[in-house]
Formats: sequence, structure tokens, C-alpha cells
Amino acid sequence: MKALYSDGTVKECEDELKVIRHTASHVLAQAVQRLYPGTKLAIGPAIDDGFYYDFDKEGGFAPEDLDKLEAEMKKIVKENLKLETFTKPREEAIEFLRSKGEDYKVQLVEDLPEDAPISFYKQGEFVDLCAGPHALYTKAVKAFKLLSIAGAYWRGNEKNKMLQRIYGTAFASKEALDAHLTMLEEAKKRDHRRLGRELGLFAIMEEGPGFPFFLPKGMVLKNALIDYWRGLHIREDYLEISTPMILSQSLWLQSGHWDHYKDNMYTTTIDDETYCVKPMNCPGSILTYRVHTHSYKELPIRTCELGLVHRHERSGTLHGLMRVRCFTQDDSHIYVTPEQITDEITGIVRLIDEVYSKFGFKYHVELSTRPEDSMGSDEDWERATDGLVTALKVCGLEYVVNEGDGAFYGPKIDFHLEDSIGRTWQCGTIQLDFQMPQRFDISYVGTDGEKHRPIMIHRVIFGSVERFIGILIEHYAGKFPVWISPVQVKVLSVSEKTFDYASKVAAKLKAAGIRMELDNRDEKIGYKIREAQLEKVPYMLVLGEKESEDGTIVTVRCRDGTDAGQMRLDDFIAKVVKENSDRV
RNA sequence: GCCGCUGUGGCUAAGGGGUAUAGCGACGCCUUGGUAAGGCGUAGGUCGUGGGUCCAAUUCCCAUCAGCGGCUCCA
Repeated sequence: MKALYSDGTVKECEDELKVIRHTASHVLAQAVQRLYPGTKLAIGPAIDDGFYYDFDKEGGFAPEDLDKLEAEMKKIVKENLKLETFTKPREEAIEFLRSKGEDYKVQLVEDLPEDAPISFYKQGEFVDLCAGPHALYTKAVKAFKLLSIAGAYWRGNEKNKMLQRIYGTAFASKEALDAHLTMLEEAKKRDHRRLGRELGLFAIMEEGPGFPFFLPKGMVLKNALIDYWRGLHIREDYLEISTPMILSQSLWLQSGHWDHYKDNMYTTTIDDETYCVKPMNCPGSILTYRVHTHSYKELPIRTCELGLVHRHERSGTLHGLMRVRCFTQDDSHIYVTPEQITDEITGIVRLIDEVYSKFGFKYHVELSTRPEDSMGSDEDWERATDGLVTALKVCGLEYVVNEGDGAFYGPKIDFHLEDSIGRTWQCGTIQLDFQMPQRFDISYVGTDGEKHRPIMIHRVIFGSVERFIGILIEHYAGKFPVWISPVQVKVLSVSEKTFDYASKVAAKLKAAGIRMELDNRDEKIGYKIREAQLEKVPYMLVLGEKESEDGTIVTVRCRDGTDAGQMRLDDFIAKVVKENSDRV
């Protein structure tokens, strides 16, 4: 597709969808200004799967307005306006925008480099400050839909005014648009909050907003993950510990958490003393390090802990299991010498990759640097950041830099996973910390017999077991692999005549350690199969008179609807036991 | 926390100023049935919570709590 660039040239564009969507956002802004004169424009970019435009409109938009705006947009597309571009000198551009009352646009121009030409795009009566490129005519926006209205702060700063953002999407064809909308509908069915309820995995109640309850089936899944976690950590020479959930405020003052994190901390009073519910596990781990003196020969010391932390997250940020107020971190604190940093971090990156690959997750990596609210010297931060960058290079990992998003005590490498509709969630993280060891004055004895300061690495793989389970649920759409399936086999009797045989088979499965459920209800086999399908159980055993008379065989139906035919019961048991122990 | 929307039996929804409907599910009876829903019947809600307006509110208004979509923030 050809596009109009801000230098006035027309050429083949690199990203057709982006051009269509960006033009769609202009068409939306034009419709808004036609229907609601006086509405001010902020910004309106194309995004991953659509576009949005931020407006400042007196009284905001009502949901019905989306229909009216869509209708007006269709008109504008039908008018097939030609897009034109022109530039203005800085002062003239500011004057022009000011005369139109576009205060936000004036601010945008004022922030552009002094000597940059200020480009505008025009379609019919509508003119917008814009760097382009755009479609040549508005008819390029033939397949679009407005999706939602949301609040958004001007320039993403919560101290600024909240504007109204209208989200929409656009495609090159109606078919592509419909396919996208259908995909969104399908994704809703995989939402972990819905599946969590339907499959009886977890529940979040009004009595504890953000504090999830794990139901029996969810607990089986969680424990399977934890067993896997424990095995890995034994293999990798970690030492498991457990530290208290509530510790004295003085500890949190010493660690710096009170200064930098108190808004997120819950407190309680014990015998007139203030105690804090731990929002992180590091101070606890450090205290265990200090119990004994350590030699350089012991390092690296890798402590690990399934730590249940509580954080007061703001109410509007809670989201199913993905964002909660109490969660289990598969935490680890590793004490190393400066020379060991690169090898240790490289090892962790590989371990994280091993775990994510096991589930077939795609992930992307970010390097988060020093935030404004932080502690420690510039030199420490530089050394720590360099250490992480070196490890990333050694591993050959691609990453993006997330400026100012590090922890208050150190920079971090973050691993992000995607949910069913493409939102990403930070799960794994590796943080390099020079501060805690100083604050707690921990040391090891070196070859010279002198005390030296170890460096501390904080890291998680799942991140939070809760969030990881949320991602797992959506990734598998509830059809978990056998080893984490809450129920692995459902035993279904065809009629009352085979209740006994079904019970016998069930007992044998159970004795073999297989998680099974027996359905000996007085229902037809089709009904029992339907229910087992909805529960997304990997294997169903259909047991009727044929199987019962033989006494050693079972008929296996798989979750995907295929009929695996008859097998000897012993062979079936061996197969499931193997799948479970191989974790597939 | 901020902006907008939502809140009816376990779930999904309908309704609407004069104490509320359906389907699924649950339970009971009949049916003994071979790979995604056999039939009949029964129970279950006072409409998130608290105020207010009104002869009367679940239905209107206010507040509050929770959820949803975003923003900000974060594992």
C-alpha cells in the first residue's frame, strides 16, 4: 500500500496496518470534532492491535457515543477525503494550534526539537499535528470498529488531568477485522478468571479482594508445580529455607523497605510494637545468612524459599490471579563473590529458559535500570547494571531497556509472559543487589583471612506462583498436560451393570498414584462424557459390559475427542504413570 | 488511587415504582442407557450493602463495597 509521508512523498509503506490504523485514529478525531465541537485533541497513535485517540471532552463520552462516532466515521470514509501534508515553522505552528484551542498539541510542539520542521496532516476540514505517514484517502479505513472508552492521564502521568481515551481497531479488510473480533471472543473463553471458576481451581471473594483462595483442584495443580520447582532446586544446589511472614518494623527500617515501600506494606501491632507483614523475602533470607559465618569456599550460597508475601496493591490494579495482594514467590537469594556474578546470572537465565520452554511459553526480556526512588551510590548502580548487561550478552539474549523501572535496591532483568489477549505480565526477574549486604553488614571470609562483602542476587522463576498459574490456565485454555491436571483420568461406567468393574478399575488407578475420579452416577454415558469433556480431563475410561466381562481391559477416550480404543488396564496405568513422572 | 461501565437464586441472563422470570446446575422419581445434554417433578432469590424520595423501590436519587475495561503502579 502506498502512503503519504510528511516530506510530501508518496511511496510504498513498510507497515500497512499501522498506516491504516493511524489514519483511522485521525478519522475518529475528525468524527469527534464534527459531533462534539470544542473537544480538544491529545494524542492518537496506532498500537499493536488497533489504535486509540485521547480527547479532553467536557462531560466525557457515553457508551452510546461510540455508535454515533462509528456512523460518522463511516461517512468520512465514504466521503473519501484526500489526505494532504504540510509543514509550518515552529512559532507559526504554535500560533496555529493555539488559535484552534488545541492546548495539548501546543505542548507537544513545544517539546519538539527547536529546529525540527512541524508537520501537519489535513483531510477535508480536519487538520492534525502529525509525523505520519498516512493513507492517501480516507477510504483506506474500510474495516474498523470502536471498542471501548477508558480514562488515561495526559502524558501518562497521574498528576496530570485524566483524558478520555477511545480504543478501536482497523484492518485492511472486513474479513480480517471479523477474524480479529472472533479471536477476541475466543480469548475471553480462555480467561483464567472464567476457567478458574468453571474448573474449580480458585476463587476470589468479596471478603478478601486480591487475596485468592485455592480450591481443591487448584491446589493439586499448585502442588504439582511446587514439586517440580523443588526437584529443580535440589538439582541446582539450592538450599530451601522458610522465613516468618511477620517481622519487626526495625528490620524493615534497616533494609530500607520502610523508606521506599511502606505505602505497599501491611502492619500489625504485637505487644505495643509495630510489626510488618513481609512484602518481600530478602531481609528474612539475609538474617538466615547471618546465623553463621561463611567462607569464600561456600559461595555461591543459594537459599530458596516459597515465600508468601503481602502487598497493598491499589484497588484498581487487581486482576484475577495476575495481580493480587498476596502471592507466593518462588524466591531465591544467592550470595556471591564479584567474580561469580556473570556465571551465576547466566545459570539463572538458562534455568528460567528451561522452565518456560517446558510449558512452551514465549517471553521477552527487559533490563530495568535505576528508578528515581532508590538507594545506593552511582558507582554501585553502574557496577550492578554492567553485571547484568554482561550476563545478557553472554547468554545472547535480546532485550529492551526499561529506563527507571528497577527495584529500589538494584537493577533487574525481567522476563515477561503473555496472557490470552496479548497483555504481558512480568514473571521471572533477576536482580543484582549491592545494598542489602551493606545495610545488614554481611560478609564472608576470603582467602586472605579478611572479611569481604558478598553480593546478593535476588531471583524468581515463576515470579509469583499465582500469576504463573494464571498464565498457565490461559496458555492451555484449561487443557493442562497430564502432570499438572487436577484430575488425570475419569472413570465412567456405562450402566449400573458395570459399577463394580468401574470401581475396581478406579481403585487400581488410585493405588498407582493416578489422580482419578469415578463417575458411577445413574446417568447415560453420553452425559458423563460431556461433563468430563467440559472438565477438560485428559483421559476418560468408558467401561461397559464388554470391558467388564473381560475384566482386564479398558476403553480410552482422549480429551481431544479421539478414541484411543481398547487397552489392557495395566498398560494404561503404566502409560499415565510414565506421563506423570516424565512431566508431560 | 483515577476515568468509565456493571452488580437479579451456584452459573448465564430477562424484567421493571406495587414484594421477580427462564435456561443450565442441584435434589427426587422414572429410565439401565456405549462416546458432548433421556423424561417428569421439586427446592432455591427480596434483586451487592447502607441511606434517601415516595402511600409503595429490587426498579428513581445519594453514598459505599466489589467486579470489568483502561490509566498509573507492579511479581
